[in-house]
Amino acid sequence: MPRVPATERRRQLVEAAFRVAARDGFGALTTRAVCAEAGAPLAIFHYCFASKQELLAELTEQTMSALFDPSRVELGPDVRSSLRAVLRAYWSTVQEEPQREPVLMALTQHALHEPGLEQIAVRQYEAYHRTARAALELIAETCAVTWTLPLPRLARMMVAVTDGVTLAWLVDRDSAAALEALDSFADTLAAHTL
Amino acid sequence: MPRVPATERRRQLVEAAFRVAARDGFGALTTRAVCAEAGAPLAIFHYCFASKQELLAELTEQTMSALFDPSRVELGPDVRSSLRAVLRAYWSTVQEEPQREPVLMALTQHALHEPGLEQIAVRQYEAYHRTARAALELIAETCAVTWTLPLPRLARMMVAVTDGVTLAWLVDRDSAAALEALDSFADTLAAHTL
DNA sequence: GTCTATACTGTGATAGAC
DNA sequence: GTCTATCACAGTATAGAC
Repeated sequence: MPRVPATERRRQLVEAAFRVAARDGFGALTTRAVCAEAGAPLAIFHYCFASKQELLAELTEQTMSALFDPSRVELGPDVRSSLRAVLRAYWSTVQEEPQREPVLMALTQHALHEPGLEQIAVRQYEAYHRTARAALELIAETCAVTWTLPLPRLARMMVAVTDGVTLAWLVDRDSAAALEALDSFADTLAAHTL
Repeated sequence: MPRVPATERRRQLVEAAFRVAARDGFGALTTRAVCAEAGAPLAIFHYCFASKQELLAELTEQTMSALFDPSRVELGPDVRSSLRAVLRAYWSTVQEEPQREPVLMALTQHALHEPGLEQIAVRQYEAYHRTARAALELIAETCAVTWTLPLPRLARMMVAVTDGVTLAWLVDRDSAAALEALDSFADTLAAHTL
């Protein structure tokens, strides 16, 4: 085994953890599986991380950081096409890396019941709502309109839409239906502008 | 230990499993925990169930059977208020038994990665979509309107809405925001009628 | 037909050799 | 700073006593 600095090891283990969770499911995410995937001996784990929880926290943070960025989306001339563009851009990130969302959902679900991890789920959703809100503000500015509902409520609706569509897709993998639903939601949400 | 018939034991164990999953999370749902909760010795478990998977399958079925029934909802005079009534009725079932949805979500999540259980998640979502579709048809009939989008797409949107709103609520427990979002969704979906 | 005792595997974590 | 060996415990499952 080559001598590798601990920070590098941490990175390797987090990446290995992501691959294991994506491939074999959250239930298979054990310290042993992670070390095996990283090609490292088991005891490396507790040298690099104080606990499994610490790994999960870092895994969540790292997976979130690769999140969809609405400011890079090319918006259309009107609200409806801009909303479609944003939701389609989200969807293309899901399709490009189809493992990310299931892993994030499992992490959220787990964090909700784990005494030291609730804050992770809460911060995760705050980030989602911030992202949605930023997209909505960008659209209002670009298309020179104002929203007729409070932004926090619209942001919650957008997050619910993406989560709900993604969840159904995880079950039946019907990509066409998912995209249709997102487009229709874009149309309906666009009605809330003046 | 009193002698109890096996079918009765099965029922006790499934109920105990629900309580454990609801209280301590899906990760704590072990055969030991279930038997302890049911006040039964550990080995009872594999006398009543061939495997843990069998318990999970029955737990899913039983939890699903207590699902929301849209045909019992009092619809309003127009589409908008009827949709609100349906979504609010769903929401009140979530609020009345706040443990059910988290347990069902965890079961879905788990089933997706478990070789013998995928069909459970698929059937679960088929049931959701059937329920949503029935509600939409009932509204169309009662309010004498027709939907301007295909029913399967609208049903998918309704399921996405309830799932998405519920998921966000599980994280931040903001009931007021959840209800507002559902009402707004009812308004937007009502626009898809002639 | 019902339940007791126990087997065996896999888990996160640690002490201490290199 | 790295890794071997091992711990204590929780996991599912089973053989056989009542």
